[in-house]
Amino acid sequence: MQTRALRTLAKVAQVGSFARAADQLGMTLSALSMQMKALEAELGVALFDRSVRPPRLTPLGRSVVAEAEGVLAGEERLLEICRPTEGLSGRFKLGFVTSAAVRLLPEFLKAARGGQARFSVETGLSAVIQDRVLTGQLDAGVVTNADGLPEGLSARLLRREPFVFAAHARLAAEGLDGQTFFHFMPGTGIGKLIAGAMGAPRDVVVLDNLEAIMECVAAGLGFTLLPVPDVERYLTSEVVALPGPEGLDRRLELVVAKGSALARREEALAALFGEPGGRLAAEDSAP
Amino acid sequence: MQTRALRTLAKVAQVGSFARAADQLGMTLSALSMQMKALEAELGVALFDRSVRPPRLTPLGRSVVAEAEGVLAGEERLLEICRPTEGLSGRFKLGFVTSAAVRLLPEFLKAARGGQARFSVETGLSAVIQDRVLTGQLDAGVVTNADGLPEGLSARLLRREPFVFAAHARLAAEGLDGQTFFHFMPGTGIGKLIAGAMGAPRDVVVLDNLEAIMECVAAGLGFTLLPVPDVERYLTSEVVALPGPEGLDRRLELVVAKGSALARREEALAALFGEPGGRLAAEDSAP
DNA sequence: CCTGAAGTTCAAAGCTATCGAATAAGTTTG
DNA sequence: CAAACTTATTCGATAGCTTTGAACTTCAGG
Repeated sequence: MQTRALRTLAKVAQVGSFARAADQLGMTLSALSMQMKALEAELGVALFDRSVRPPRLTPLGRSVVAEAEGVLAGEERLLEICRPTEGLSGRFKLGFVTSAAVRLLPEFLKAARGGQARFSVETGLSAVIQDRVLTGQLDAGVVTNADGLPEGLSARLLRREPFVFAAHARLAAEGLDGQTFFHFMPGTGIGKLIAGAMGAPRDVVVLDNLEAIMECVAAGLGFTLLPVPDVERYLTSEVVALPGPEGLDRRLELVVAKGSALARREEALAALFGEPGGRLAAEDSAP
Repeated sequence: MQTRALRTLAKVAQVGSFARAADQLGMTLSALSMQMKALEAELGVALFDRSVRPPRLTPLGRSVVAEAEGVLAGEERLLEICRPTEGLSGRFKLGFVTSAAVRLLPEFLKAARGGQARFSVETGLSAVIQDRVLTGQLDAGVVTNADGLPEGLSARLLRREPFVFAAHARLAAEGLDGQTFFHFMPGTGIGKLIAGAMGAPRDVVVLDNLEAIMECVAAGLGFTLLPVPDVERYLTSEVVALPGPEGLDRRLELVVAKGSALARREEALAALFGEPGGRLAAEDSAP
């Protein structure tokens, strides 16, 4: 079915005559007449009562006009979302590394509320998310950059978060050497950075939950090394933060597939995360 | 815009490949490819990411698919109301003679609630309504048949209502001769029937409101002559009804223009008024 | 690096919509 | 009631699209 015919029908209904409608639509009366005849044939019903000279809509015709206007409104919405726009528009599939989702997702979704674009989100390990972006199952991902970027992805820095040690004040006064080290999953983005900086400490407990680690630290059971915001998030009055290894920080990056539809809009997407960061290319951070 | 292209797009989105979609839609892969290319050109956007082999929908493409499904649903509804059906369907404009509207309209609208058809209603004098049906401004009318039917209309009897005299019990005992006669508007359908039956009574008060007439009658100020249901509607304990002139009754008729789209469905429409009446033709009742 | 599946391109064939002119049908007027 | 007028339909020609089949290109996987 041609929406054009529906538009014509709606116009005829509006102005009440084929001739005037044809005039206003910039077409021949003959063409319009044929179009309406074809529409009636397609629908298999009489839309007009042609026994009078300005043909009149039949009751069924009036119903059809009413429905047609719904269809045309739908088409209008469709065209609307295709109109070139400054911001993003579309339905995006995003991946968030779990640890970032806790803090970034709420503010991201709030910022996204205002725009045209709609987002569906999943969470997982950085490596998994990178892979899904690479294979096109996701449009973009927010990951912890640990191993460098695979070829085919480009990245933009969203947050640079220094690592700090966290320990109970009493333990910190005694010195941390020899204390139990609470290690966030070594296989993950954050975990790899930690493992690289700590070498092979003596007494290690591996946990997969930031909040659980901080609870243990608060109980004076040992110390940990985590990005500043995560330590601050679960900080209690007995726990102190000490500067971490020089130059060690966690980089939260927005990654998209090079050459994807989103690649050109990366900046607009990054804007939804608040404070801007510098742009990175795969080459810059590859080993 | 061709809804066919939207349907194709939706199918592609559903099955995830041009080839399978083409197969299921019974068209060539090439045709489908062209169709999608044309759609993208018409919308001015990239719906697919063609850098991978089964082309993938872009985020914008996903939005377009979502909207397209709305449009297709609208088209489906449109087609639905055109499907041949037993009952009525469409948007009908009806006229009710004012005095009938009071009693028939509620039950009519209740009965219409169940069907496909939708109705808009206006009220007025029988003559005006007949005229508007004749000129096509109304699809059908419910009128009091007094002067016979104009050529070009056909009618179906909905109700036959005998006229009765109504008077205060005291007055009725004294005899009605010489009492004031409350006359419902002589220019209307009911009024003409009354005028014909009563000749030129002595003392006449003309009112345009049935309820007001019955109030005056209840107050013992005189008597009136009205159809049974109207008398009963406003009957009070002091008022009695006496048989009216032999053979005098009001015929409430459903009139439609001959040859109109509705003419063939007259019976279905009449069914919405409850108890059926016999069919009349203009010739039968013309003078 | 080959092979095969999946899309794209191209020219030709087949439709379909539109146009202008002629015709027919309804409306209005004298 | 007929002429004049307006309005819609029909018709043949034409231009523009869509579809098709075949050749060609590109991507994914061994």
